Order: sequence, then structure tokens, then C-alpha cells
Amino acid sequence: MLDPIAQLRSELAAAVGDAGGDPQAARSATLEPAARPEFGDFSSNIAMVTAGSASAKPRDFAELLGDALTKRLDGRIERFEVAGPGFLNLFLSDRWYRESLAEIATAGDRFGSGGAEQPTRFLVEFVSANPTGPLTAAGGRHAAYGDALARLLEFHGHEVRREFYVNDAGTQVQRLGLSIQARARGEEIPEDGYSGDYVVGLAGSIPNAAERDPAELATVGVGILRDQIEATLSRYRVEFDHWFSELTLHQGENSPLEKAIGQLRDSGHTFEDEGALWLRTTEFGDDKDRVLIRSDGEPTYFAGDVAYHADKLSRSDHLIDVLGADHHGYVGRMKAAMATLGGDPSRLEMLIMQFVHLVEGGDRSQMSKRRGDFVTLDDLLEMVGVDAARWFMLQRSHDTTVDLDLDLARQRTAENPVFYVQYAHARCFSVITKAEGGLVPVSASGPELHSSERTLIRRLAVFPQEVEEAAERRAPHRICSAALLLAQEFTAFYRDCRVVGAPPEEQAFRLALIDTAKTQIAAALGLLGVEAPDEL
RNA sequence: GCCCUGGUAGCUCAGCUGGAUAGAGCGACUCCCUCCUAAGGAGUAGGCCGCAGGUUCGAAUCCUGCCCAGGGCACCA
Repeated sequence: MLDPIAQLRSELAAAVGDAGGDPQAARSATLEPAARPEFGDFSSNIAMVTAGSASAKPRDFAELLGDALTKRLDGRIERFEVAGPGFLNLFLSDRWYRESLAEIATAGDRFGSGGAEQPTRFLVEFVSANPTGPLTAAGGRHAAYGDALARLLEFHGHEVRREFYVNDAGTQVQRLGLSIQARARGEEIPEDGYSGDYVVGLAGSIPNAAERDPAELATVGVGILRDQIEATLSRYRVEFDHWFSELTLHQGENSPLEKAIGQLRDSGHTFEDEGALWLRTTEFGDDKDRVLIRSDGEPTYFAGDVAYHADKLSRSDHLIDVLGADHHGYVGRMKAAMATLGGDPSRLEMLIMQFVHLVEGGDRSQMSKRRGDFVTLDDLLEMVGVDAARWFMLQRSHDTTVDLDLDLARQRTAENPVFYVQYAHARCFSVITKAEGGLVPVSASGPELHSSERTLIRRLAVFPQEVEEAAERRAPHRICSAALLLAQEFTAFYRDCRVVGAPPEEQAFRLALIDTAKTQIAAALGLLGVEAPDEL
């Protein structure tokens, strides 16, 4: 079942055929809400894109398309105009709006979902913060992004697993153990150790910490911190399907790591030099070769990560790694490693998150785990709440650094976009409650629609396109923009169109419209992991 | 030096797989509560889209060079 916009697109493509052009060429054409009222309801560049296939001039072809479309739409279109270099502007009839609303209402909270052309098994790995300290506010950006992306991909019709790679092996963990021991004994923190206050807390909560072996302390400490991270994320509404322990890669006879290294050796892409085993990643575009096994016989972090990715690859079709900006150097080598394993590097997608700065009264705070003066995600949630934290982390593209304005995020007024959207949702609920009388199906005819009603319906209709673009571009921030627009246009409608007390026919229609808007606001917020309360 | 990401309104940022007069939020300034939540609403001002070339009927968007900012260039993880 095509959504109203998809139907329009398909009629437009057919019209291209009617007019003697190539309907296939219409695939790349745009069809979007008109930028200005004079441009009608929807504008399309289809004539400019397809005129060539009919050897016609864009403006002439647009006229032909308009005529063909008018026949096809049979009363759903009022008129069309050809403008500028060949834009086709459509002025649709109330009938189109009523039918569209009926379809959207029928689809309910599934409207806009399942549009993926090729359903795929995704495995999204994100956060994966070292379990050597509490999750920072910056980690909150990764968590919100990875989680929202996963929700979006699922809604779009894909299968998604969320995974957290726990770095519970290696030197960082050893340093944690030494730091705990030093704290327990009241000694100086070793160089490169962890100096945060939480280490003192750990030392205090582990019995006999002063006497115990650092390795043991490390294991216990990592366990505690991992649980804390999980609790924080859960509070933040982020749940993982799997917490993958790096340690398990190193365990057992013929461990996953050994298997992966063996596979790489067999592939002929490794070599030995100065006692170390190297992977010739330069063959696949990396700027230098990488060490797998150090000359002291210990595998590198990279080797473990290769093994981990090999494992992930065997469990899914497409991998997404959400990484920090300081890890971008990783992209080349991991892709190369995928290639040496015989996999298709395009199955691995590495998304780089830029940094977040918390801003309060113009002050920027940096977040470093080593120095111990960072703001934790728990602190941030305490300050602004889960909804605002998630929204503000998500509203910007992942590849731009972001300043999170704590003063604004804290506000519970219309100046705060999260609140504004939630408020629109609550208003919907309030009106529906006040109107009494139940919902009835949208009738195909009735009084002339107000322009605010038409604008709102058009906004609702465009949701599947928004979801598709957001999912394909890995851009949850587009959902924030869409939600804000929806809320604004709902609010305009609320201002212009009285519902309670309107003539019965009108009230029924408007109630259906409000109910549909409410459903969609909730759906959009749901994709962001933000709540949609009925009352504020 | 090489690589990645940015450079758009006073601020924070959308728009970037080319389209009409470049958008939003904040901030600034006007105005509006006999009316379904004023926890609200209406409006105004504000822009050589970093710079210079190129491609195109058309460039904020694509290409090249340069400048600026942040980040990265480990037998650390």
C-alpha cells in the first residue's frame, strides 16, 4: 500500500510515460511541499529531469505532464502551473487532502514505517566506552545517536542489533587496577593512572582493596563500572542486545583472536618484521601497515578489533560502527582489514561523531576521563532530564561539533524545542478529551478546508519521505527538524481552527486530524527516544 | 607534512546525491490573554552561504587551489 505521496509520485512517473518520456527517469525527481503558497501545494522538478528523455523543452514538457496528471488524478487536482525554468506546481483539491488524511489515519502509528527497499540485518555498535570510568556527557551523544539510528532503521523495515564492545582487556584496564590499589593504600596515583574521584569510591567499596592483586582489582573494578554504565544507559532509554566482552576474544583453545590471525596469515597479507607480525593494510588503501602481534608476543588492540569485526560480519549483513572523532584514523585500517579477510569493505560503515561541549552562561567544559574533571552523563541527566538531553544530543548532524546549551535545555517553555513538541502533543490530547464524542472515519467530502488544515495534512503526508531520508543518510537529526515543523504546523492549525464546538461535521474531521497529528508526533518522538506525554 | 570533519543571520545550527526570493531555534525589537493548556500566539530586523577559480540553463550544494578552526597520524587502548 503506497502512502499518499508515493502514490502521487507514481502517478507523476506514469504521466511522464503518457507524455512520451521515460518513466524510469522520474525516479530522481523531487516532489516536495511548495516553498511558497504561490507555488501551490507541491512542487516538482520532474519536467526538468525527464524532458530530455522525450527530447522536449522542460517548460513544454511540464505542460504535457500537467495535462496527463490532471487526467490521472481525476478530481484530486485543482490545477497546475508551470513556473521558472520548468517547475511543475500542483494545486491539489480538498478531496486529495481528505483521502490522504483517511489513509494516514488508517495506517496509525505504523504510518511511514517499513519503507526499506531491501530489508537488511544491521549490527550497530556504539558507545563502547572503556569501562574504566563513568560514562561522560559526550558518551551521551554517542548513545543517543546510535540508539536513535537503530530505532530509525528498525522503523524503516530493517532488522537491527545493538552492541556494546566492552574493552575489558589490555593496558587501560591494568592501569585502572593499579589506580584502585594506589587509592586503597593512600598512595600517589601512578603516571597514566585514573585520578577521578570515582576511583576512591571503587577502592572503598572493594573489600581489602589495599592487599589485593591489581589484576584482580581491575576485574572487579571493571565489573562495577560496566554495571554502572549499563544502569546509566538504561536510565537514558538505551538498551543493548549484546555486551560483547573483548576478553572473550582471547579465551579458550584456538580463541577467536587466534582464528582471525590464522585467517589473515592464510590470506597471505601478513608479514613479520623486527619480531612483530604485521598486516599489510596498505594494499587496501591504508597509509601504513599495522601491527597485529607485538614483538613481545602480545596481540595489539587492533588485532582484537579485527577478530571482533570478523565475528560481527558473520552475524549480520551490514555493520555500523559509531566512533568518536579521535578514532577516525581507524577507518582506513579497519576497512583494509575487512578486505584482507575477504569481506566486502562496503559492508562496514564507520560513522564519526564530533565532540560536544556543554555550555552554561557562555562557559565551555571539556570532558576528559583521565583528568577526572568531566561531566558525567548522570550529571547531565540530573541537570536537564532524559528528554532534553536526548533531543539536544540528536538535533545536530553527527559530523558537526555541538554546543549544548544547558540553560536552554533546562527550560520548560516554548523556547525549548523539545518542550514545544511535547506541548503540541499534550494539546492534542487535551482537545480530544474535551471534545468528548468519539472518533469517526474521515468523510470524503465536507466543508472547504482551511489552509492550516491543508498545511498540516501535507506535513503528515510527507513523514514517510522524512523517515526514508533520515534512515538512509543515518541522520536522526532530520527527525528532530521534522518533529519541530510538525509541531509548528499543528500549533498554527490549533490557532486557526476551532475544534470543540465547531459544527459536527467539521468537529469530526478536525478531531481525526488532531488524532492523526498526535499519533505522528508521538511516532517521531519515539524514534528519538523522547517521551510524548499526554499532559505536561 | 599527510589524513578526517567543519567554516551559512549577533549565537547554536539545518539545508549539501545541483533548482525558484537561502531556513529554524536562541538572542534583539514590536504587538496580543472575554477564546479547546499564555507552560501560549502574531510580527519585524538581521546573510559577499570562509576566499578565488572552474563545471552547468542553474552552485550554499559538484570539482580544483588557498585560508581558518577542531581532531587524528603508536609494537596505547
